[in-house]
Amino acid sequence: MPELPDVETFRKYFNKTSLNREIKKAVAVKSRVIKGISAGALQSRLTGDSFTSSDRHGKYLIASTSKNKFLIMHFGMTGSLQNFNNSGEPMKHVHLLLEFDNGCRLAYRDPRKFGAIYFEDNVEDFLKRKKLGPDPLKNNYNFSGFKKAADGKKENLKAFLMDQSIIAGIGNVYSDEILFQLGIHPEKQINKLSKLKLKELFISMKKVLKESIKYESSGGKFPDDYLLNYRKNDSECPQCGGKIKMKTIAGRSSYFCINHQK
DNA sequence: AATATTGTTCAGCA
DNA sequence: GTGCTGAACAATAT
Repeated sequence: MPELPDVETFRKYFNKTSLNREIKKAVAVKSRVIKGISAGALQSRLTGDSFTSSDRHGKYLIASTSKNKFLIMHFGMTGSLQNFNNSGEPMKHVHLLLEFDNGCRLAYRDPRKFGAIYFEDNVEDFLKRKKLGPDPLKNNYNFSGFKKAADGKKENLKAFLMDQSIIAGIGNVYSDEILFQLGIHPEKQINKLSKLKLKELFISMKKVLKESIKYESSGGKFPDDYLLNYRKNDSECPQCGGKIKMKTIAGRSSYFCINHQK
């Protein structure tokens, strides 16, 4: 389930493998994954172009092309990027396959087809259309924006963190992780937090996201005191020895420590 | 072999 | 408008 840190890892991988190379050939497979453009049109728009830079907004990876277009990818629950050299066995579930001038290929794969590929002229318009809030790791995102978004909201913390129109990029796993590291119960109402606690939530959010990107880029090993390693009912909390419980909160399977998350 | 899973969108309800 | 719930989507693992 690619969330912000996972998509950032894809972005780094994309930068390493796919920037500034001519796209010799593009194969797009017709399916619901490719949105707003036909597979054939996407192929011909990409062929001969190249990617000049990449950006990320929440869970969306945005690749700019030399013709000032934007290939925007969302990875749903099972989407991924894969670069490879030899042809070998044909990969399954590929929706977009790009062959570069050095012979390497980049495959966008998504077995469950909940992901999405867009080809856009204007990123601002796209983000607006998708009703995406700010990306929490962008430089211009600060506490006052976070506080303003929380103002007057009565929903629980988990729902708040996962609402893409408030903050873009946090899903089921990382909302649990942020609240676990902070020691607050996911069902606590946002308006019941003191200003101090709200500030701590803001800081914890940024910290967990940033650190997770770091861990992922260095081999995917997370510290033992991360809930991520214990997302199983009745496991032992790595921070206090309490019990980890699963409960459906905000419509998602949520894990939290019944001892230290109040 | 039925069921849970999982992000997003949308529909429905109080 | 807000907050909540559930359905739909697809494919896989159990």
